[in-house]
This record gives sequence, structure tokens and C-alpha cells, in this order.
Amino acid sequence: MSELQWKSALYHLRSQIVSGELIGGTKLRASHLSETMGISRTPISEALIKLEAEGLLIKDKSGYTVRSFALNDVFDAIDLRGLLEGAAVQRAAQIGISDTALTDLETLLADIDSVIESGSVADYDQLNIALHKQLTSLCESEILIAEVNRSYRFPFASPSAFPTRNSDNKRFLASLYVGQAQHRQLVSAIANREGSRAFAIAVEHARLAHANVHAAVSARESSPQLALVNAAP
Amino acid sequence: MSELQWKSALYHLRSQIVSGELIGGTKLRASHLSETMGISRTPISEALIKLEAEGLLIKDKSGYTVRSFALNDVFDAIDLRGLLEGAAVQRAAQIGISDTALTDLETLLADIDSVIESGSVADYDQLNIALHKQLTSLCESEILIAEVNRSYRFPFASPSAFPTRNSDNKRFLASLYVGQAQHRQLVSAIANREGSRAFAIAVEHARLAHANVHAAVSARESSPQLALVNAAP
DNA sequence: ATCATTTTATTTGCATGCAAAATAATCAAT
DNA sequence: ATTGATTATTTTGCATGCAAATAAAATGAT
Repeated sequence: MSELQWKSALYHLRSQIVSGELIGGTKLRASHLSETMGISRTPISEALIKLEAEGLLIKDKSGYTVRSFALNDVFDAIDLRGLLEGAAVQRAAQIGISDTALTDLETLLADIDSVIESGSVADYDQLNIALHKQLTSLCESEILIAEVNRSYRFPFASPSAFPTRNSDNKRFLASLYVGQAQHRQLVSAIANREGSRAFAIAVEHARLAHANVHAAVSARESSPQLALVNAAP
Repeated sequence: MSELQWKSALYHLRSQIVSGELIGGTKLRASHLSETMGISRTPISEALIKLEAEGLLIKDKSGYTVRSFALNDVFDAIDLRGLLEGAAVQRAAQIGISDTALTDLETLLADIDSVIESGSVADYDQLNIALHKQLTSLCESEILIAEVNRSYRFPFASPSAFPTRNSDNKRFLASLYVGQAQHRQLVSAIANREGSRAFAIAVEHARLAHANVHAAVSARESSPQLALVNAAP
């Protein structure tokens, strides 16, 4: 497992940014990072270029700066994900899916049911992501799939954002049930070739995350997914 | 005008790819490009990384390859643009726009009318892009605006694709009139705060490009925008 | 103190050298 | 001829040196 230098720099910097360790507005200097990380500037620069393309860094005439996110950016990113996932499932419904694909989806639904009962949030996360990926893949558009996945690049916009924490919280538990009900509606809509229904459900499903963000903010929970978001003005 | 080396490499390579001079599947070697372009490998590598992030190149374990586009990728990219522009104008309609913004839009509409009459396709292109940018900007979501602009990165998906050529062609002239009618409908929907109408018109407006692609393909026109698309299977 | 100007220190953009990896070429054996 | 092993060539990934650009510090003027 050759651990390329630029990759480890990329992963390290990205995790520092999304964890909030590097707050918005921080200037990142290749020469300085090179010293602290003990690797040369060339692979650091590569990592910085890629992080800029991901939208986590902004480049001005001299140097990179960690991007600041306001709360409305969070909502916009969530809505963007809903829009793109919606387009994907709408197309999936229109073209129809195979029996085996439907069986796979139903297996995933059942698995998610059991992890909700068992309360294992880590497993829920993983299965939830798997279901979303599976649903998206059914649209048979490489370009659309790539854009849906790209919309997950900000941690607060990923489908697995917020539900993962505070599993003993009632409101959170309710949102799990609602979300899972929407998953079932989504699969049903696709199976029945109801494209616009599938679209609407996916958009609304993403909107669940709005409520979770609001809850996290008003409870002043230090949610890891919100670490890279600036204090509200 | 400081002409950075990596920028000129980026522009040069990008234009070679979108013009079809470099066809899909071609392998791009930094060392070789360095010699032919007379600049060192470092800025070449930067350009290649950025082109990969743009989706024009694919990187396998060793080296970059020019991406191949099939015809269905073209339609998918056009639909993606329609979806994102649609989301932007829907939001614009929902939040409402200022009087001055509406005046600006109407000025652009009138300008487009006159260039259609005068038949200057280059001017049409520029004004059409300007109108689309203006419309998109009204959604007041930095994140959405960025994604709409990103959806223009493949030349065949940009709003100014196909209409620019064969201005003496009847079918093409008709599509200009239809497109401009849709522009007016779009502005009217936004002014009237009719969000879902605006969305639907934007999606349909992008679909005009489908017909232009079909026409270009069946006429075997060597359309510059289709240069990077592979021969149909 | 505030601001402008010069000086000093960093930092970036680019070139290039080099080892490790990958590709291409050569040859051997079936 | 095809396959496999060996060698030669190219290419990448990384390190690093250097000039030009940028930021920071120091100095001086009001």
C-alpha cells in the first residue's frame, strides 16, 4: 500500500479543515506546511490544488485560505444534494430498474431497520450511505452520479451528516424513523416508475437535514459536521 | 498581465482537448508536454491536475488520459445544466428580484432581439451567456451559482453551445426564436414569483440543445462543440 | 499615534536532479 | 506466432535551489 505523499497531505489537511482544527480564513502556506509535515513542497502544493478544486480552499494572488461557510451555505449545500439525488432517482424511476436491483434495495432497507432497532449509529451511517449510493447509481448517468457524489464533499451536506450523533435524543430518533419511511417511499416510487414522486421525496428527504442542522445549532451542540461552519452572525 | 506558466499550459491543453485536436483516450505525459511546450514539468503537472478536477482528464496509476465522451454523456450534461439553472431561477423567483435587476434583464432581452435581427452570432453568444449568468446570479446562493457555472465546463453543455453556427440555417434560426421566447418566459416567471414555472422553463430551455446536438450529428456537421465527443457506436 | 516609505524576511512559481516505478523493447522458449 | 522472462528506456513522484513576488518589519514624516 504505497502511501503517496500528496495523498497523505491531502487527507491530513482535509480532515483538519472539516474537523474545525483549521478554521475558516486561516492562511495555508506550502513552505510552512512542508516543514511541519516533514515532506517537500511539491506534494503539499498538489494537495492544496486539489482542496481548492473541492471548494475547501480559496486561492488569492498569494496563497491559499481555508474557506468560510455561513449557515445559509450549509442549507444551500443540503438543498443541492437533494436536487441532484432527486434528479438521479427520477431518472431511475423513468428508465425502470431490474428485479435484482430492487431486491438489493429491499435488503438494504431491512438492514437499516435492524440497525435502527439495535441503535448502532455507526452501522446506520454506513448503510445509509450505501443505500444513497445504490439509489443514485440506478440513474445510469455517469455524469449525474459524479455530481451527486461531488455534492457530498462538504461533510454537512453528506447524507450521513447529523443523524449520527446523540442517538439517545428523541427528536433524533424520530428523524431516523421519518428518514427510513422516506427511503421506503423512494424505493416504492422507483419500483412503480413514478419519477416525479421519486424526485419530490428525495428533495424532501434532504430537507430532513435542515431540521437537524437547526437543532444542532440551537442546542449549541458541537457537531463534528458543523465544525467548519462559522459562528452565526 | 502576468502570464503564469501553469495558466498558459492549462488554457493551451484545454483548448486542444475541446477542439478535438487531442482525442479521447490520448495519453498525456508531463515530460513530453514539457518539451513540446518549452516549459518545465512543474507547471504542466499543475495544469493536468486542474484538468482532471474539471473532468476533462482521467488519471490512472500512471499518467493522464483525455476523457472520452459518448453522445449520451452530452445529453446528460445538458440536462444537468438545465436542472441546475432551473433550481437557480426557481429560487430567484421565490425570493423575488429588485426592479433594477428586472430592468437589467429586460435590457439584455432587447439586446438579444437586436443581435438576432442583425444575425451576428458571436454577439448573440456573448449576450446569451451574459443573460444566463445574470439569471443564475439572482438565486443568491454562492454554492448553487458555482455549480451552475461548473456545469458549463464541457463546451457542449454551455448555454452558448450549438446555436452559434450555421446562422443561415432555417432550423437554427427557428431555435434562436424559440430560445429567446423562453428567455422572455423565464424573466416573466421570475418577475411574477412563479418558481415552479421558472424551473420548468429553464429545464425545457436546456432541452433545446438536445435538438441542436441531434441536428449536428445527423447532418454530420463538424461542430466545434462536439469535437470532443466520440463517434457514435 | 497614524500613515507612507524603505528595508528585510518569507513565500511562491518554476526549473531541474534523482530514485523508484512503469512502459516498451529484446530475446528465449515453447 | 504466442507467451514469458529479462533488459533498456521512459516517466512519474518527490526534493530542492533560485529568482521574482509578496508580506512583514523597521524607519521616518506628519
